[in-house]
Amino acid sequence: MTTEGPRAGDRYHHGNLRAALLDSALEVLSESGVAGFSMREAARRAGVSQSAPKHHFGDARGLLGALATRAYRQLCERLEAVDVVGRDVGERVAALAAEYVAFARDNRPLFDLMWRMTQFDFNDPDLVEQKHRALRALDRGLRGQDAQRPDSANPALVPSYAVWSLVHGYTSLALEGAIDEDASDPLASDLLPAMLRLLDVTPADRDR
Amino acid sequence: MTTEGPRAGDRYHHGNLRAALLDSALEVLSESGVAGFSMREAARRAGVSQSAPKHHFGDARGLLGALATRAYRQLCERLEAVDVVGRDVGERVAALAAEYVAFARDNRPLFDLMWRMTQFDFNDPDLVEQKHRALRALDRGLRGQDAQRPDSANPALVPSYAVWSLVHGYTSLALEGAIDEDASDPLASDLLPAMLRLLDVTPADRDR
DNA sequence: CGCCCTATCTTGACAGTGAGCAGTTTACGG
DNA sequence: CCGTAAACTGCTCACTGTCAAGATAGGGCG
Repeated sequence: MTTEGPRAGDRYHHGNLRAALLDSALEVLSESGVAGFSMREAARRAGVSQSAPKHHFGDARGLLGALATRAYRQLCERLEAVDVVGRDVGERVAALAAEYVAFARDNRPLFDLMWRMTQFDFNDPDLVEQKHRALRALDRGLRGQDAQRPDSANPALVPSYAVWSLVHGYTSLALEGAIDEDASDPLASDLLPAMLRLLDVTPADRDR
Repeated sequence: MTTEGPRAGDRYHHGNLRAALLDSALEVLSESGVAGFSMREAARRAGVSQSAPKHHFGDARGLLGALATRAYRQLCERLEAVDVVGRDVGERVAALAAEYVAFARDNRPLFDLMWRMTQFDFNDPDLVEQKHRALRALDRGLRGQDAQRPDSANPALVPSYAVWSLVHGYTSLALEGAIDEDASDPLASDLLPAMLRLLDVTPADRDR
């Protein structure tokens, strides 16, 4: 096996071309956005031929899908890394929302891609799982640390969905320029916390 | 002048190619989505050569931009047509939200396109104006009929932005399948009204 | 009437793309 | 040491957006 290192060199077998392609693809995506993305360009930057990605990802959708899945995983890790203990609901939600927005701002084209995969008829189970995981992370902030796996039929999820929708909608609209509260950096303003304060997110159970 | 009718026939000059192109472009967009959109195909369906659109729209972004602007105008008209008198804040917001979601469901690829134009570096002033108009329609539902033009610096707009973000976020997430409360038709469920009820949208002024 | 001028549309070409296929090279297990 | 499968190349094909140059129609002006 040659998976010991990313020492691509000029060997016929790249070694870990899959990872290298993901990296170069992210590079292309970050520069050109989803619309200007090109699989050939990604392969070019990885130093391989245009049809090398086919073996690993099938087609362009597969590559973008893998990229999106990795992005979801990173988002989840950032959300789960938010310190949640010893703070009340409002603080926890605000912290998670800030992290969500920060991720979107730091990875704008990637963030766009993440919410467009179903449009590409891409329903990878791994990707769906990461989506649920993101919701779980938000839900954990709402319900405390001992939140069990959210059940879709559970009406207690309504606040979680509300927070998610609010934060996601604000992020999308702000990135699109529809909300221009602070033209310099709309995502850094305190509009989002103000909006979250309007939400009655106090859960019915034993919180606080 | 031959602008008297859409009788395209087989004349060299179409007559009102611009409108015909917008229609065929909408058709293509509705069938293939934003990713699969093709300007050539749109021209083909309008019965015109591949580069005829250039004169009217410049490039592909111009065509999609015109399409998006028209869509914003339609959304605004639908929102403004929502009956707002003689109902309390909750009812008004719920009605506007339902209309917003209905528009998204009825014009899914178009709705996607609308919020992607800035990604395409398309900042047409007319389009931006229609965006503001949509916010004004929502704000009118919140503050009553005599709402003046919203001012970005006005803190009273926070509830409007909150409602907009919540509704827009919910719509996006539901269309993407991230919210699977009702797998059959997530947009028709009563999750959104439940979430809106969590929002304290009672304005500070003389409402109710 | 005759001429030109401008807006409009066509034709033809170019570079770039995603995708499929046949072949070539390498790595690895037996 | 060899056979087999994985990994990668090179080619072709249909398609795309964009551009430059030519064709066409209709209105204005002599």
